[in-house]
Amino acid sequence: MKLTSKGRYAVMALVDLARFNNINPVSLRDISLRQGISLDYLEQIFSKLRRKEIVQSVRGIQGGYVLNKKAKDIKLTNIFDAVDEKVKTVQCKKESKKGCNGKAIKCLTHNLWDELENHINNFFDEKSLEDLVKENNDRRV
Amino acid sequence: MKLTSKGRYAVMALVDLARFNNINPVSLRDISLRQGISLDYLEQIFSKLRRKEIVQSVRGIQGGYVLNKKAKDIKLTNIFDAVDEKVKTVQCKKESKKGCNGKAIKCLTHNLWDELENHINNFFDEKSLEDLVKENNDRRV
DNA sequence: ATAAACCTGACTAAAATAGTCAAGTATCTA
DNA sequence: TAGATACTTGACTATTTTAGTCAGGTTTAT
Repeated sequence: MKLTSKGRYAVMALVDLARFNNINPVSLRDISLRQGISLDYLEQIFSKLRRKEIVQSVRGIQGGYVLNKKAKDIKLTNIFDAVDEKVKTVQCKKESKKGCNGKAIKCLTHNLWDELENHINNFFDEKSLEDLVKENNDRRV
Repeated sequence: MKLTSKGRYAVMALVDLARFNNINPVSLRDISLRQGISLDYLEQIFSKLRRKEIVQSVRGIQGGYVLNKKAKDIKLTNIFDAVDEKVKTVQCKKESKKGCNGKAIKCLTHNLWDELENHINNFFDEKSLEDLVKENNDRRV
């Protein structure tokens, strides 16, 4: 199972961005400073977020990024998907001798991992960026 | 987040073991053959399971391992814990400049990862080895 | 023009993973 | 009691992943 700091940073950065989104594009430099994430790394992450149309870029001076959808329409699922964080709990070898191919013959615990995957994905499908922003509204930067 | 094949193998092996548990100790060699897991790797895993008193070893010819508790009292939590699979979704640096220490100042998404962790752990706390065995009872080896 | 900010791809040190290998020890059975 | 079976332990390692860095762009507001 993968769920590492790339996904974590993506979510942190987007929450940060969403909080300032109404006013102006937010530069990665600002996010980098506020959240303590390397600028170069953020650029990698936002490149992916842009390709998946979660954010939009504004070039030039005073440029930065803006959300491409309403915060409530951006689910965690979308974010993790964009940065290649996969909630994939089981990886049965395609050509395994034991032939766990997910169809006829499954390994003893195949169903378990399917269930777990669904369980986690449900959580991600329900949580939106808006939810996270709201939770933080009573905080200083 | 860690959830890799060590934990997966541990669960697979224990389900296998639990199915034959009533009769005799089950040798790692048999599990290795049935489940297609390297014997040496299984030994590492069972060494940990034994230390956490999830299984008991029987030495000598016809030896092997037996469960040390009833299958319904072995939860997935226990298994993952034994083999060092940790459901730890966030790792805020202790001495971070941003000071996410989990107390006074939390990073923007700290609560989120806490929630996720609980969500996953609930799943693991509820599932027992017995549940998994039952799901497989209508199957051939 | 130039500086701010986006954009991209290649590279890399460190850590984790998924094992292997070697050298045992204990115990059952013949 | 010999020997085979099977547990026991620790050290080692190739591969992959992670978490970035680095270099060299391009775009655009002022």
